[in-house]
Amino acid sequence: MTLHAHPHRRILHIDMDAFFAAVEEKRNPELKGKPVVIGGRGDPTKRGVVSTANYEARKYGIYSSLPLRTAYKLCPRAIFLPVDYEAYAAVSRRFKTALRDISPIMEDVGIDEAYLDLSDKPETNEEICRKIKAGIDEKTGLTCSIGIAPNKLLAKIASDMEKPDGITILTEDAIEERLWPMPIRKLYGIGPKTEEHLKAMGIETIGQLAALPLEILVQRFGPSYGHYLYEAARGIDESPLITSWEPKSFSRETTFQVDEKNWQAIARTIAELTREVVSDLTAKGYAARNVSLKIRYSDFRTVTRACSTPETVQKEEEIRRLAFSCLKRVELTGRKVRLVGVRVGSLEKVAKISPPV
DNA sequence: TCTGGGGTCCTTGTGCTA
DNA sequence: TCTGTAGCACAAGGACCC
Repeated sequence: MTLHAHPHRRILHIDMDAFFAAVEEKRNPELKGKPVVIGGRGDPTKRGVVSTANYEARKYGIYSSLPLRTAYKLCPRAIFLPVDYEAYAAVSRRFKTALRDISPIMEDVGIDEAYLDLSDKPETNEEICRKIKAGIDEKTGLTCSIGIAPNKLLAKIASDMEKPDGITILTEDAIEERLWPMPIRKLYGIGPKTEEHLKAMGIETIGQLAALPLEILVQRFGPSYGHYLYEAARGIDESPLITSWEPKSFSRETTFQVDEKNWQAIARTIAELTREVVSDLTAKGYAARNVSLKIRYSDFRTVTRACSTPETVQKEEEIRRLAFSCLKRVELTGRKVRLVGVRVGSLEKVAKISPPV
């Protein structure tokens, strides 16, 4: 892991606008102006959720994570497309090249987001934003939204304030006026559970959260998360940009189209998922000391079983054997299974085996 | 009747050992 | 030797992110 710190930082967050949908519209301009929904295998009668809806589709109340079947009910005439991850990754590499041309201190956040550290740059915010937008347009033809602030937390909130194709500068002296009126859910790290918990305490805005004493937050949420909330509500975030990292796990999981009760079919799927995980593992040059199996029943209850080995494992047969030994420890009789997953963890780097010439 | 997939990090419970 | 406990590792679950 490589870290970067600076006394007075200038951090930029960039978010591509409706990324998957924008890539699809770029390669098929006929989609422009029509509601487009990307998700699953592109079949809204099958299981799957929305990955991205374009702005046209959002008018119908369609948003990310909505079940495809629900999206279809909201807008049957929308165009439903499968997720073409490879195509989006190729465009992602191009826009990140444009960013690295601006500053080498870049943190990759998933496929359509990144942070840049501009602390040592002489150019003004306006100049930098113009350069980035022009570079991304040149390399991809797509638009993005940008936030600039003294830290990652505020930069991310800022990039979300003007969408699409926006630029937002958020300074420390604007925290009270611009951060505090926002709903708590806008804070990075507050999800549905914490939102519910805070609302039950009568807390709806970031400003109300900032009014809570540290002791109350620690008592309710534990020392680690309590401190985090206390500082985040004040716009405080010293976390550095992470410009390089090592993976901690690889996994594959799949949801059956129809809940499965035949254990042979379940075992076959586990074997297939294992093969895919192992192919990732070897391609990236790692061996694992931990294998875990995930089962989700039809009632959505999820269990995991893991086993560790003293020596690292790498071969498909070994990892499959460990996955099956985990399977023996889960209750299957009389139960229907919705999802199975295989994960390897406790990774150690190994020399990559060069393919035979 | 619904609720994906690929990750990270944190908390909690438990068993072992000093 | 008995008992309590601190510290640790590990397993399982859960919250969160994109």
